[in-house]
Amino acid sequence: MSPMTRQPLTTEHALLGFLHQRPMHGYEIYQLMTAPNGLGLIWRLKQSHLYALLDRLARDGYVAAASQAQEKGPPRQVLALTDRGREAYLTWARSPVSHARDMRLDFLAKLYFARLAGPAAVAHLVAAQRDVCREWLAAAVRAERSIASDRYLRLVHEFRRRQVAAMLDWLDLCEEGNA
Amino acid sequence: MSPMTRQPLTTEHALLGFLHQRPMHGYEIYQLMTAPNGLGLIWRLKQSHLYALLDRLARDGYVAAASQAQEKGPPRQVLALTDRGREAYLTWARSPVSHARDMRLDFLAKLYFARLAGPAAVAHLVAAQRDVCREWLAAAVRAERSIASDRYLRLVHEFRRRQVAAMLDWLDLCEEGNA
DNA sequence: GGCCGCATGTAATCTGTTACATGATTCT
DNA sequence: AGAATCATGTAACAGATTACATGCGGCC
Repeated sequence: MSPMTRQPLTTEHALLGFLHQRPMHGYEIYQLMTAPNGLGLIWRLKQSHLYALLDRLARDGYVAAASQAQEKGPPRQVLALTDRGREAYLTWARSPVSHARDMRLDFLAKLYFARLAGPAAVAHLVAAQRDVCREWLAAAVRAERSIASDRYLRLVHEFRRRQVAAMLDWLDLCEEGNA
Repeated sequence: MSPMTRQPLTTEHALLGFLHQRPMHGYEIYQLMTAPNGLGLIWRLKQSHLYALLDRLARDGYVAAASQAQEKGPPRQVLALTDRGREAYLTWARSPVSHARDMRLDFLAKLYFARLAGPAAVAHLVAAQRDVCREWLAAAVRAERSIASDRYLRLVHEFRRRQVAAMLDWLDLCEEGNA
């Protein structure tokens, strides 16, 4: 068996998202993350973790590192997406979130990059996510009807239903002023 | 430095919750979890993980194991709460969830056990959680007002605000028919 | 004999978090 | 001289998930 090619996860995909804008070195990504109004407000990422993730992305062939000497200071590792990295990023960036529990981090990250890519990307992403959320909602409603007996389980499904409904309302908001 | 006494986490607290009802062996908890209408519908717990957690709870002095021979089959480890375990459980069970991201698993678990403990416990838990949620809501509103400039960040906070608002509505539901 | 339910565990791996280490430059 | 910023990394650990191992008893 050849080893499965590991798929990047949300945090790593977001790193690919930064590198999709332009090649950067690690610290530059860190600055963008921690800047006010940056993605860092929804994500916390330690420097050490960042470099560890970048290492892994390089090891798995999603980014290529080139050491760049500086006039002042130590050489920096400038990281650029490989074809594989670009493909993985675009696939991630365009597809909706498939698990409701990941909406907060994952979708907000996708939205962040979609907004950089322009209104069409936002519209596409939001539409795709709306479809998925509608499916979640329908599943919750079905589950709620199918039990009817146990009060606790009804509450559980009701919780889910309302959270998803709130997401759907919020998705509408994401598109406003996007035309 | 003496080692910090490790605090159990949500999953472990829920295990303490089962043992608070009566002493049980590991497989009995597993059956309760995986039963239809059981907590297993919101939680997935592999047998191996369950036993590993119970081991740790025993090692840390929250439960005491007593080997019980059976007429048929291998001896079972009957687990009972220690005083320390009971105290840790009650503290957890009565306190509201403090991080919004933990509401789903953590609060639904607390609610599950509160319902076993009676309407008064439910009312107390829901009231405490409502206070916390109101604080989250107020914080989200404050954060939303304080930026006003960046559209993306407003969306982020708006997402949070709506999720918490949906939780508050849902909390009302938890008390209905609880009198 | 073979499969399923009972009952308990070990071990590996993955992801994220944190503490710590290092060394240069720039600012005060 | 000392602090902050730039820039990169190592090492340890905690929690969750999963695969795997084991052995008994009852049922078909």
